[in-house]
Amino acid sequence: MRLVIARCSVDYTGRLNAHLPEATRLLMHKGDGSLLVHSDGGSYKPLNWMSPPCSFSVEELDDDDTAAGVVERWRVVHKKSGDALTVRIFELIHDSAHDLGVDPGLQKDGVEADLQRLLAEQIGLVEDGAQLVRREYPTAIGPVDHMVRDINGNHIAIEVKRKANIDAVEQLTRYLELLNRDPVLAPVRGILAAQSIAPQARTLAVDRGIEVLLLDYDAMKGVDSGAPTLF
Amino acid sequence: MRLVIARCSVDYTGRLNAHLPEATRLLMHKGDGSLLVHSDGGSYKPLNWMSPPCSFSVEELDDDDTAAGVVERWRVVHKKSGDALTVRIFELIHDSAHDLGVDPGLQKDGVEADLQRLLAEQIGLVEDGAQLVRREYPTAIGPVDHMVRDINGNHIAIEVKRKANIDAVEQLTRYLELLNRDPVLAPVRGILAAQSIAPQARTLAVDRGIEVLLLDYDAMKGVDSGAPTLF
DNA sequence: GTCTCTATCTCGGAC
DNA sequence: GTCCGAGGTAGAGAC
Repeated sequence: MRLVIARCSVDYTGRLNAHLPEATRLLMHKGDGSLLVHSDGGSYKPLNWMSPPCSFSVEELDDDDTAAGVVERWRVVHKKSGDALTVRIFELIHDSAHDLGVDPGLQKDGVEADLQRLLAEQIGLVEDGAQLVRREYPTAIGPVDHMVRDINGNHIAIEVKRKANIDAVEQLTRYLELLNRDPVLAPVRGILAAQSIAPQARTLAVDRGIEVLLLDYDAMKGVDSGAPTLF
Repeated sequence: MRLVIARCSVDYTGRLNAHLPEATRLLMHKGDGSLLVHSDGGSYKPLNWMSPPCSFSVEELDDDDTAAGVVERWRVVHKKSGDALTVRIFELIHDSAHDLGVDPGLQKDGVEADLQRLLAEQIGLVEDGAQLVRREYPTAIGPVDHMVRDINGNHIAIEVKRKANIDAVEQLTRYLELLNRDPVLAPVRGILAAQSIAPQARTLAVDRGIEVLLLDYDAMKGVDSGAPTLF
């Protein structure tokens, strides 16, 4: 990995055109050829970048660049899309290279998958007598998170989200439309189960006859850990 | 911005839990306290990170860490969510700090950059006798889009926007305040050049003695293409 | 390869 | 502030 601190301007042309005026920034040039341009603030997203696979080259300076005070010009071109990043360096402040080796990678645990698993284990939270048919119930347009039968034997399709928004309602609507065409399954009710739901999403859901179930993650996790049953 | 190359392990607890086993990585510690952990590959997304606003501290080592060979332990805690990142450093390979200043930010969408270039080429649109001193005229708080001299030799600072709003007026005001402190430049007039300007921005600009220039992008582009000069 | 969905999404704009 | 929609979305998983 090569780290360069430089006063530079950057131009991107691809899906859109974008320009970074002259300023001092970090240029992170990774081993796979990719380039990240970071300022001293903002979030983890670089100001500009080029993703691998891409080719990196140092170009000849033309008269305009020389006149403008450019001391080096980089060009990074994406190998598939042709998107290009041009970096004009006016002053090189720091330049170092480091051998980092291959990273073992991030070990994650616990997100939406957790919520899904917990609800499957505590399917009674949906309503009395609810029974899980299967998780990730397959349909032609993708799997429904949970397929459940209520106490009367009628089907319920459940979509689990951490935060439910309009998209979640639309997604569940599509599933329900498809599932209700199957005479073996119909009628299928829909339940949107989430830790939180956006007001407009709730309105839309209610309007479409989709029920909303708020999930208390911590409580569900407590049940899972067995803690509440200690006494 | 502080750049550290170190053999380290990283733990995140927050929305989820995540762990990075010991390996050599780049730790980018930004001026706003945020921390990015990058490997020498992958995309622009760090392996792990903490977004601002957050607090950074170096912690006392406990016996376990010392026994494991930890030489330094960092803790970065998000000020609102409480999400926390713990970095255990086993070996410090590189450590450097750099003053980058405030970044002028990305100009997306190409149109604004286009406008800037076109106005530089057709600087006479500003007023009769106007002459371009330079584009991206540098100041301590970032570059002014265009520095121009009027027919009497007085300076004009021009800020170019696609849509000018209050922020644009504030930005130009800051530049003018700074530039007018320089006896070599003063007095510096200010012109806000835009395709459109919000009513409140226009009012504020006029109130501050900043002139407003409406730009006709299509007309300027037409001149640029050379079409009108063919006959 | 394709499609589909998630994300510690990030980021901007509108209200 | 909150909510909503777009992103050069990226990345993972299923098929």
